[in-house]
Amino acid sequence: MEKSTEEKILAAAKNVFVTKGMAGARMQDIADEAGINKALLHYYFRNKEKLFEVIFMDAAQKLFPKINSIFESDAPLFEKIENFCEEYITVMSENPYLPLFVLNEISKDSEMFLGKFLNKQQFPLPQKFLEQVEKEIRKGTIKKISPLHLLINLISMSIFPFVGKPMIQFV
Amino acid sequence: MEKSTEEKILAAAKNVFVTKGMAGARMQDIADEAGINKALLHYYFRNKEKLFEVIFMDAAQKLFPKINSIFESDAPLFEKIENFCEEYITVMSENPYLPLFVLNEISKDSEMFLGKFLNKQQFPLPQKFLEQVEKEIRKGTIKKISPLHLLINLISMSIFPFVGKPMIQFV
DNA sequence: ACATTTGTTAACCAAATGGTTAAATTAAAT
DNA sequence: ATTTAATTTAACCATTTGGTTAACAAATGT
Repeated sequence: MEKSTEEKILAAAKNVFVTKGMAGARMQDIADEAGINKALLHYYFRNKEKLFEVIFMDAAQKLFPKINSIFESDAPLFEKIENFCEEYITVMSENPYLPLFVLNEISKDSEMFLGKFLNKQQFPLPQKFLEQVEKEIRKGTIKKISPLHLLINLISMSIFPFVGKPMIQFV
Repeated sequence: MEKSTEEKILAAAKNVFVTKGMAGARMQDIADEAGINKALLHYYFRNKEKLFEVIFMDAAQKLFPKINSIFESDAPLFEKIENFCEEYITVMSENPYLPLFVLNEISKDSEMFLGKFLNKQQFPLPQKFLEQVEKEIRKGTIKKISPLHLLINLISMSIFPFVGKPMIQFV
């Protein structure tokens, strides 16, 4: 069974946008890669911005979502951390290009991100995680460290290898 | 004393390229921001690619260079790590936009990176650092861990906060 | 003083690019 | 079978964009 035209477009658009970015992507490239006419592209998605929004939202959803459920769970701290890293690295391995793409587009146009993302998708609030770390610190189970720093370090070590891959590959 | 035209161009170009990327940057924007005519821009730098190369090389130089001297030094391991993090974070704080810019442009056109960078600038080889870690592991001073992983984690925690800033700011 | 080189500008050009139109073809509904 | 609606295409259009030209002004050398 062949993919529908819309599916072909979405696959092609994802490919082009993710590798070239919003600014570098050409509608003609997307049409070519989808094997269709450029006008047909505009028939399905009114313009470049609309098409980009679909791709970006989909990508952003993949980058942020599962964190929340892990943070919200009632598992003990270390288990939570393990789950978080494992889960995250698995998802990113399947889409290694996503983090750089999303991060880059957010930084290039953070307005867009606020507008399109914040209202539709509730952000993962790490409140519970932070409190849990503080509790463990008071109990003396773990070293004294800023909970937020710990969280950022965890995220850094999970995501950066994918963002910095082209650079790391040299070393 | 006023800046020379060339300096004005370089400052403007850095600004525009770093915030919009190669693909998103417009020669007209750079000319405007430098307060000059577009033709004058091409008089100083033949074309967009040449101008970009100057800016990119300068940025890349800032991102990679000092690591080498730290890795090559004969300081003991922990001191080395401390120096590395401190140095790196200082440099990045002064140019917080550099990492995302450089990483992104490398991933968008790694050919260019290989061609223009590899021959002019010798890459920091962490060979010595890795051996040092192995030695400490054999001595039993530190836990058994892949030296390369340790290195990547260090770099991740140093750089990622700057790359992911727009995302982290939400949380 | 005069010629030559260097710096600067406005006007222009061709190619690329996002987007539209109108016609043609196919699928669905009556 | 015929009308209607949904797809698809080729040709076209306006704007943007990187880059050039030719003329003009300012230094610089003689």
